Amino acid sequence: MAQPDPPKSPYHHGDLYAALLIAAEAELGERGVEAFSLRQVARRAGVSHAAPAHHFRDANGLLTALAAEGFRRFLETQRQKELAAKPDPESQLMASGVGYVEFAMTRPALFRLMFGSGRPDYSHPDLRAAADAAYQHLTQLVTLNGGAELEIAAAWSVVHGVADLMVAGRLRGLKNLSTEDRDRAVTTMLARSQRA
Amino acid sequence: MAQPDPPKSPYHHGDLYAALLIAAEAELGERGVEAFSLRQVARRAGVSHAAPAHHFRDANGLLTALAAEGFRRFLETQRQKELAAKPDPESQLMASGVGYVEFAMTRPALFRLMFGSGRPDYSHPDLRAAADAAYQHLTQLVTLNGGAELEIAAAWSVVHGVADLMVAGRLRGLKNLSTEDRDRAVTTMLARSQRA
DNA sequence: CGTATATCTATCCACTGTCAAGATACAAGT
DNA sequence: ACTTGTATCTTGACAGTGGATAGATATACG
Repeated sequence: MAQPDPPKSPYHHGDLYAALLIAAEAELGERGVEAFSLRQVARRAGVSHAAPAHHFRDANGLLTALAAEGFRRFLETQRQKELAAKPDPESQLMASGVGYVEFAMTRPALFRLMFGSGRPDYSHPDLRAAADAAYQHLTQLVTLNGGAELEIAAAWSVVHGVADLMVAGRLRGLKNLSTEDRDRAVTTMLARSQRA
Repeated sequence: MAQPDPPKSPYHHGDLYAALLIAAEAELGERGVEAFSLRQVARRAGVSHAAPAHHFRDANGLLTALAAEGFRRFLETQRQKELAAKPDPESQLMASGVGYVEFAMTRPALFRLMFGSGRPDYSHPDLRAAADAAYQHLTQLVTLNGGAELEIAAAWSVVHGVADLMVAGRLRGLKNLSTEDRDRAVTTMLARSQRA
């Protein structure tokens, strides 16, 4: 989706690091986290099976880097939604929630990697930082909106619940809706969760 | 946890089917879904690596059966909570939600298998039936409580969100609470999700 | 006593991760 | 321009692991 690079030079791929991350995400989407293999990723990236070792220690290393990248895009998706929304605290929170769900629907494989699998190494500083940033962001929005501990948990839970269930193919009711109706539903549920 | 059977007769284990399910769950808990292997389960059950094939076609077959069993216990946990609660519709729904979370915390590995992994084969009639039953139950409770589509989604989402995030080790805020406080929190969140 | 069923042993094959050794590109320094 | 060095990538081989299958063997049951 993003390599109009120098088309083909056999050696020195140019940016194999990024290419591997892309291939890994695609691989995750098609075969699932459990069937993930370094060699397969290498194959997909059109590179020999030993090449990834130069950029990532092993499979978990790749997945950890990918998860960190995921959290950054995750936050970015939310921030974009917020920019397009009204500036009052409630609207901002709702927008963020909608972004949360949108991210999950757009990149289900990444989402599952980040939240549903034990594979990424969360003691890795880069990943830890990215994940913490996402958490901090949410906390702040809820707080600005007048919420406390319970409201933080509530907001996170509804939104995460919707996202996870939809990715898992449940929640047919919501899945059949148009994007707009779905966003409205998320907004409503999130709003209710914040009312004392 | 439940085989005071004839202690040891080398051949004809007696109820290898059940024993394999137990071993599989333990294995899931210790090594995670991604590292799951039939041979390892057989080892743990004290049986040769080819034995499981007679009871389950393959690894996914075992996991599918285990997931189905999981959904039955899942429903049962909720029903037990409901029995101990007041009979009005709202109390019943809250109790069910508390049961949902309790199940996830008690058997995190099973929970993840059921909701967070693509491995069980949901086209298998037995599993499908068990999963549908759980869904039907929830739907019914919400409906009896005066809710419609949106409230069904909301109830399921909050509760599932809490469960999934706690299993994943997030939601520190809630995790540090006592069981009672946690149940109270779940109840509050669930109640809010149902108020129009 | 004979037959079906459950289990074991023994192989076979595919796949993975890792390592070592060689090839290629690129960047400096001389 | 030539050498030297280093990071990148390739090829090939190895050991471990897992799933599948076939045939032998023990047990249960009629």
